[in-house]
Amino acid sequence: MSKGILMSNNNSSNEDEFELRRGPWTLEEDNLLIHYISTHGEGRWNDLAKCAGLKRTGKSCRLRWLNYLKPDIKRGNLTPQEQLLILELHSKWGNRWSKIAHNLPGRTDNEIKNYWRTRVQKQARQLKVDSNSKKFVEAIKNLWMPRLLEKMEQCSYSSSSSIGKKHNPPLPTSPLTNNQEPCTKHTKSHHDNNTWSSLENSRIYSSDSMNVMTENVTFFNNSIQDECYHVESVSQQPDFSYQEMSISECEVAEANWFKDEMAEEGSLWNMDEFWQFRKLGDADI
DNA sequence: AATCGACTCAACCGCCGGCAG
DNA sequence: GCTGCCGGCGGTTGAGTCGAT
Repeated sequence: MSKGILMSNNNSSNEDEFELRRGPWTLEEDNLLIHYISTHGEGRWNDLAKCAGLKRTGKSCRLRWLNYLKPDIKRGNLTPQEQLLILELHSKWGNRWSKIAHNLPGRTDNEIKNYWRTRVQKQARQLKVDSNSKKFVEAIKNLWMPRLLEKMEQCSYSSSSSIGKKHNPPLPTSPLTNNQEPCTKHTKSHHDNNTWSSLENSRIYSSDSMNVMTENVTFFNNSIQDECYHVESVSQQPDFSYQEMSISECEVAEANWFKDEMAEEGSLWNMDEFWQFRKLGDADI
């Protein structure tokens, strides 16, 4: 198998394969790849790389196309619905990023993997639990998912996506980015003035949010494609019952977390959302 | 303005399975 | 059955960016 880093260390340049490029793609390379695939299609990546005149490995071309250049790639922040689906599917399948990605149209396994590592695993670290532990999975189900559901409800009020720009530099957006399904149905307001009170009451949703969950997820599911995972079937499964779940461990974890980590950025919340809460807190509303 | 640390995410790496010869 | 190639997948890295100081 070709390895550019080794080839570049060899005596260079009398053969094309010794000129393989690595690192960030240039606009010119992107254009070459896009143009070639638009006329010849995907596949046979090694041949494609040569024929397109790219000094890249086939693997590199494939990765660039699938993770960045492909027209139906969605850019920008994951929506609450998508986050919810990731959490749900990961609890079912584990680190099967590709499999999970197949159920989030327009999202790549790489993106989901990055989301999990940078957001979800951070929460686990803060709770001082393993991200694969039962305790953390319960924390997700009892705390995080209900919060996402709440956020989905709030989406029905506010179609603008202005929340939380921190750490989310503007990305080049494809048309799909602005084509998210609006999450409607529930119109209950959660515009608490006391945001921390709202935070601490989040656990309440573990008992009464099941219906909300079911309806919202069902609604969301209706908006995705047939080959996608049907979430409502899961919400009907006993093993996904919020009501029956013991939350004592989560309560302990949550209490410790609130005590120790409240002043820090990051929580069982989406980072953007948490930042918004901090801003509100700083404003002493 | 400069520096530093945290964070993001594109890209790479190694491994594995499928397949053709 | 063996070997080599290829594509796909999950894990990891590091450059760039941003906010805090």
